[in-house]
Parts: sequence; structure tokens; C-alpha cells
Amino acid sequence: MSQKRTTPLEAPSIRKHQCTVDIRLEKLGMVPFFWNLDREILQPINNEFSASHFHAGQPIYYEGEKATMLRVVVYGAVKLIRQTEEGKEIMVDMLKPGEYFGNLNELGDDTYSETATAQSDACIMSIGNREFRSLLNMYPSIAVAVLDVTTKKLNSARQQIHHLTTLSVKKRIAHILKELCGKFGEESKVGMLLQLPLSRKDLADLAGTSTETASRVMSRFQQDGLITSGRQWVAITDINALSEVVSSN
Amino acid sequence: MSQKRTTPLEAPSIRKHQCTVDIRLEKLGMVPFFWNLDREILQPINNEFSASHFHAGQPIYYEGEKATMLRVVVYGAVKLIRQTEEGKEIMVDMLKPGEYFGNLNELGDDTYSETATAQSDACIMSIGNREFRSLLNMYPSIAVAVLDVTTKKLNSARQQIHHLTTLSVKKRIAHILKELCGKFGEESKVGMLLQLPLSRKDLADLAGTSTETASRVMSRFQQDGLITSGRQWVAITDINALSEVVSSN
DNA sequence: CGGTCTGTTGAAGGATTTCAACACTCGTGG
DNA sequence: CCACGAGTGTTGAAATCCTTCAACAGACCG
Repeated sequence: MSQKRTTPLEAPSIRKHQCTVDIRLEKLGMVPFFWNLDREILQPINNEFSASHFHAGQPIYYEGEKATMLRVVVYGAVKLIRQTEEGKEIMVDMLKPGEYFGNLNELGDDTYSETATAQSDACIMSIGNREFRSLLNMYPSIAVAVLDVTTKKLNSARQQIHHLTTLSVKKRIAHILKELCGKFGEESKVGMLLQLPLSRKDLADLAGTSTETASRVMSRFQQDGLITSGRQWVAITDINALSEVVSSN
Repeated sequence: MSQKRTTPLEAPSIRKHQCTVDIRLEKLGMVPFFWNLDREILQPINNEFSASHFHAGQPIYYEGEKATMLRVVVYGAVKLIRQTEEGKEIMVDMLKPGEYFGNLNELGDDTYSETATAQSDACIMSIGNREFRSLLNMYPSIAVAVLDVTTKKLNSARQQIHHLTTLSVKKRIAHILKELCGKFGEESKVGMLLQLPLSRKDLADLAGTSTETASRVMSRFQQDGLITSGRQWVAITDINALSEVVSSN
């Protein structure tokens, strides 16, 4: 039985981050939207965006607000949260650099359907919907790239629905751990460490279950040697065994 | 207590449907992708598509097959089905004219993630992924239109996830009935009749529950006068009451 | 008019939630 | 540097929602 230890996560604000124009340009080129674009095209696009810094825990926008901006994570992690009717907060997604959030559509009466908060210190680039739409019309390759990213998100949302309707909690959590491992996993002494603060509540939200059930499942996984975990952190030690959990009996 | 009656659904094959070139052109212009396009542009686009007819129940493609085509429903209804690991079939979506399905992405090693079958007699237009990608690059406005449709689907998928993780079966079914009413509802003597064959199994699949539970919930709704229903058909008689069910205590 | 598919309902069993109490970790301030 | 307190994680037991199994009833098809 593996005992818990103090968090192995890197303190996110240790890495100093400065959004100079050059770094912004470089980051922008790394965003899937803007792959394959020449620097001469990237430059005017860059000018349309404005960058903002957020401290860990700071809100970026609120659910229900008028949705006027499209945003891209440049640095740090962003958490998307929805409210239930009873006012409980449910985490619905965790974003890492390169991912977009906010509102893509031309502004009408749309409002944000979730609250976004900086999970760690973060740098976010923003552009107005209208301005982004002109970019799309001006550079078809951007429109196609955005479509591809959106289609991928749609497919993964559909898979998640399928899992919610057909798999047990145990299998859903195993699958979510695998996904998070691919997205946030980094090699470390304790196995593939998920480089983000991740509580039992967060996992429970993603799996559509209660904190207690998530805790029980995680305890079991730890007993069986599939993971190592402590307060707000999880490391995967046996990803093949996790896969087996998902596809077993 | 309202008694069941024989189906009030229109037999789908009664309306005779002929896909002449002119009708194809007209239908194509009605697809959200191709709104706002001039007839001169529509003509060459039309030539890239080929139309096929399917009889009710006939499969269009199978889950796992190499995904080479993008398709659009011109006439009729299409049912998308996924398999569970144990081989049970789960209906995941019902499409009506104007909606797209199949694969949007450039063909790589992608396979269809669901099986598509014609729910009624149907006319489907198809285009190869590669050809569709050239259209996107050639006409940016199409790319933007496709992006908008996809974004809407994504938002609705996310809402569905939120419901699956936070609402009871009763509320989920009430919400699904409302959605279907907006999509397939037509005025009739028995109330807003959902113009498609819809079994308890179908509803159960959409709500992520069992046929029996769906049946119990529907019986209750019928008792309470919210719906009228029989074998493979449902009519909503009190949509406000359904809304209240979703948002109540 | 019989057979098959779909829908209904009851009862038992199971998975998950909820309530509750306690343990552990981490940051903060003495 | 240590101790405290708040937040987070764990675990047990009772309650609940839902599934599963089973039997039967009603609707549609030929």
C-alpha cells in the first residue's frame, strides 16, 4: 500500500513568464488555429489580439455574461465551470496552452455558458468575436483549422456522452485518468504525473459522480497499484491496467 | 387516464420524392452550409455531390468503417447508432433534412464512430472528404457556415453532458422531449406530435437510462397529462409543464 | 387472426448518493 | 519553527434511484 506524500507538483508561478511581443508571436504560431501561417500573416493577426495576465484563482469571465470575446490560453491552465440549478459548481473542462474558449459566434444575444477561471497563473490572449470573424473570412485556412479543432472537441464530447450513458463510474474514471494523462501527464519519479491541481471533486465532476464515490474508486486504484495520489495530485503508475479496467468484463 | 390509439404518424413513403437536378439544387441551398450562396456558385458545388436513396431501415455506413464521406440529409430521417463494448446498440442522434453526418476531416486513418441508418425512406447527398476540403478552402463563407453549425452541435453536446451529470432521469427525459418537440414537433389534434418513430428504447438511449425506467417516466407524464403517447409515437400536450419538470425542486 | 415487436408494471437486487464522522495536508500566523 | 485551522480526502452505514429480471398486455404486420 503506497502512502501519500507532499505534492510533487511544480509551483506554477515559479517559472517567470513575460509576454513580450516576440513571445506572443511565437506562442500564437503554436496555437493550432495558426499553424502553417507565414510570419507576415501572423503579425497582423497578432495585432488583433490583446494579452492579459491572470493570477491563480482569478475569474476570466462569468457564466451568463454577454459573450463578446474569443480567448486562447497562451500560458497556464484554465478551468471551465458550470452551475447546477441549485447553485452547485461543476467543473466541465480543464484547458492547457493552445486551447480556445469563450464564444466563437458572431455576437448576438449569446451569453457565456460557463465561468472561466485561471487555475494557475495564466496568460490569455483575447479577440472580439467580430474581429475574429473577419480573420476567418480573410484567411480560409484559419477557418478550416478552427473547424478541425472544433470537430475534434465535438467528437470527444460525443464519446464522453457515450461513456456517461453506458459505463460504470469506475470505468469512466479510469478513462478520464487516461485522457488527462495524455493531456497533462509528465514523466516523474512517481510515474506519469498529471501536472495540474486535481481534486477528488474535480474528478467527480468530470465523471458525473459524487466526491465520495470518486474517492472510493481512487482508493481502490491506489490499492491495486494503478495510481499514486495525494492531496490535489495524481500520478498514473500503470496505464495499461487502467485501459484494462475500461474494457474489462 | 388517456388511452393509447393507433399511430397518428404520417407514413413516410407516401410522399413521393424525386431527386431531380432542380430539386437537388433547391435542397442544397436550404442546407445551412450553403445559405447566402449564389446559384452560379451552388451549381458547381452541386456537381461535387452525389445523391443516393435509402429505404427505411437500410444502413448508410457502419461504425468502424473507413470514414471517407461527408453526407447531408436531403429528405427523410437518419438515425446514428453506437455499439457498447457488449455489443448493445445505442441510438445517439436523430437527424432531419439539412443536417450533416459522416466525417468532416481530411481522410487519414479515421473510421466512422457510429453506424448511420435511414430511419425513414431517405435521400442523402454525399461528397468525399477531400473534395469537401477543397470547397472549404475555395469558399471561406462555407467554412464559416460549417463552423457555426459544428459549434452549435458542440454546445448542445456540452449541455447534454451537463444534464447527464447533474439531472435525474425524469428531468433528462422531460428536457429531451422538449428538444425533440422543437426539432420534430408538428401541430396535430393530439398536441405537438413528434413526426418520427420514437420508441421507449430510443428515449432511454438518449437519456442514458433503461427502457423500463423510460417507460415508467413516460407513463407518469401521461398520467399527469403532459404527453399523449402510443407505440412508437409521442405527442406533447403541455410543454410548459415539461419545462417545470426540468427546473423544479 | 396468430406472431412478433413494443410497452407496462411489479419486485428484487445493485450501484451510487447522501449523511456523518474522522484523518490528513498545507498554508498561515503566532 | 510549530501549531492551528480550513480545506481536502477517506470510510462506514443508511437511504435512494435505477437496473434487471420476469410476466403480461397492447399494437402492428402479414
